[in-house]
Amino acid sequence: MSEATRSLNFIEHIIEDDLAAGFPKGGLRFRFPPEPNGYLHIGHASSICLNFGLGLRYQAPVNLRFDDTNPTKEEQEYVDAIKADVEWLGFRWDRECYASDYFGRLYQWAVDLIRLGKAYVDSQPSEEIARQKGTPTEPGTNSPFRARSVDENLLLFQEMKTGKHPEGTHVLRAKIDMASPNMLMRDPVMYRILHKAHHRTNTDWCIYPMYDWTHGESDYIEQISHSLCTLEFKPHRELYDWFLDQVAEAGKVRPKQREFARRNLSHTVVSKRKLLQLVNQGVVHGWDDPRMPTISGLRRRGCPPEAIRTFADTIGIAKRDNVVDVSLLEFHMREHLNKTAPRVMAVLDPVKVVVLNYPEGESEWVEAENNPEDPGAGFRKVPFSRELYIEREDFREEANRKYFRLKLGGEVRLKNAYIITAEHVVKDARGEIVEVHCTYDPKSLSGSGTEESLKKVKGTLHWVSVAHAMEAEVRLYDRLFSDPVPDQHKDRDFLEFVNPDSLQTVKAFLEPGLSEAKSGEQFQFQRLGYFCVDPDTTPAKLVFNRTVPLRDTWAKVEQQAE
RNA sequence: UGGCCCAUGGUGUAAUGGUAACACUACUGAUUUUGGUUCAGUCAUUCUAGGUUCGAGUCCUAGUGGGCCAACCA
Repeated sequence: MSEATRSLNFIEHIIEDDLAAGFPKGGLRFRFPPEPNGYLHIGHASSICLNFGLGLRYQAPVNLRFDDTNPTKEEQEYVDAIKADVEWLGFRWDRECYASDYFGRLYQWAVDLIRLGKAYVDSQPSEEIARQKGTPTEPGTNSPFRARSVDENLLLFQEMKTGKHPEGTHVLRAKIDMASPNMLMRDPVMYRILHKAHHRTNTDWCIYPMYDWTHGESDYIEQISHSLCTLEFKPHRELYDWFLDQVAEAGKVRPKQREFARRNLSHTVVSKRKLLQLVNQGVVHGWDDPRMPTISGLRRRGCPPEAIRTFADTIGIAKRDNVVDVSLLEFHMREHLNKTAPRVMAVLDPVKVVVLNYPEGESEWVEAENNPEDPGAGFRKVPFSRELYIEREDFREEANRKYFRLKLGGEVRLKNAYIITAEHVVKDARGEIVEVHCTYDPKSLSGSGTEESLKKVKGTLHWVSVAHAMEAEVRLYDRLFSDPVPDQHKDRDFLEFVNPDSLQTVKAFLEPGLSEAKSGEQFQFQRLGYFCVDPDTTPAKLVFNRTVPLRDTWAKVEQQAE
């Protein structure tokens, strides 16, 4: 879709309206404001794509700002992981900012508010303050400390800052309206005492500002024009604006908070608590397990960052509740990988084929196209010999005409090689097929141009030469949950919906050229799916992850037959 | 019981008050040395009821359904 014809989402409409009303285009500035208290997931990716996408669209800078106001939860490790994830997604931030860089400015403004009688120190326990807050349907009541004198407030606040008081003894509150229908306007807490070292400011501060007091002012300091957040922050907007009213000066950009609905992906969970549960209970092997919806999990799975970006683009942004089907993400993975991943042959569940009339002990190297979707990808050589592996499900002793694959007395094309005919099978004591004996037509070599090579054969199979094949561990991943909305069921725990077959590990046989594959490299295993080399790979052992299978219309035909 | 937000195919998103569009999924068919890709096609009385208007998915009212709000979290 071209930029010129693409329709606008509601955020872009707001920006266009602002521009039309005279806001200078050069004043546009956005930000992505993660709290460094955990790993980024697909939901964050959507927000990242929104903000950075706007930056690209309007040629405006986008800041990466860490909302680090709570030292009890935040760590440098997460800062580093978040930066790596944003970069991996392919975005460049203008400035790397930290809310903690503004602690001094925020403190000064707070002192100003106290002087103006718009903030006071409350010395009640949190339970008492909560009780006085009222409920959504009942107004709150004023704190007995609400009328404290400016001088006493100033002194107490100063003492809170320098660590004279233990945690929980005092807080600084904005003096707004305890009867407001908006609970957030009932004298919200601006600062609490925390005797904790901060990952950046260390022990400089004994008081830390709350989100509402920090976020809007940080936007203002950075001169963010449009501050986008999820819908649950809608009620915060009134407070955001109130705080801005206290500090904003004429002539400067006044940030605007706007809310959009978070994007929900089907067949997964995204809450930190639930993700942690999956890790701790061993349902998955870690935060970067390829089944996890974390950015690091998606990366390890082999999901291309381009796929996440085009995915985010197509799902758009709006204000209603939504559950985006994971199949749309899979579509974007395939779409990108189809154009970029070299094709290769691998057999995951082998049965041996013996080509009876092919000379014993001999082999030849046949030519194979690396990617029919990319003429520049070139060709490679693949070894062919008398004994081959094909997929067990590609052979049946008998089958109807809808089955295009190999059956007794039937012909099939071996991709890039010869046409073979199945003559008979060899079974073991249990009746399991161990070998399929075939004959081949020596004149039917692919690409040789002979009449035999041009023969139309319904089925084409991938294969691998037994003598040349290399073994690898292949991890076949499927959806982690069998239910589209595992955590949306009342009375059912989300863990009940864990798919027991989300990981299947098999020993596979690959064409020998794959021996040099490096961690992260991606391939299409022909007729099977897209796979990438897992970082668990060692010189002695190759490990692949299945990113996503190919679309499989045959599987559907079979399913319907049942 | 209060306040605020939302409602368009199975899913997600569009549509200056003027022919309901795009993508995915599903299903048909064509092409194909990947049952992949590609191509063509099929799938909606815009939650309900009133109102304003020549004309309403869009504006107004009410109802229905869903979501959010009572951390010294963000």
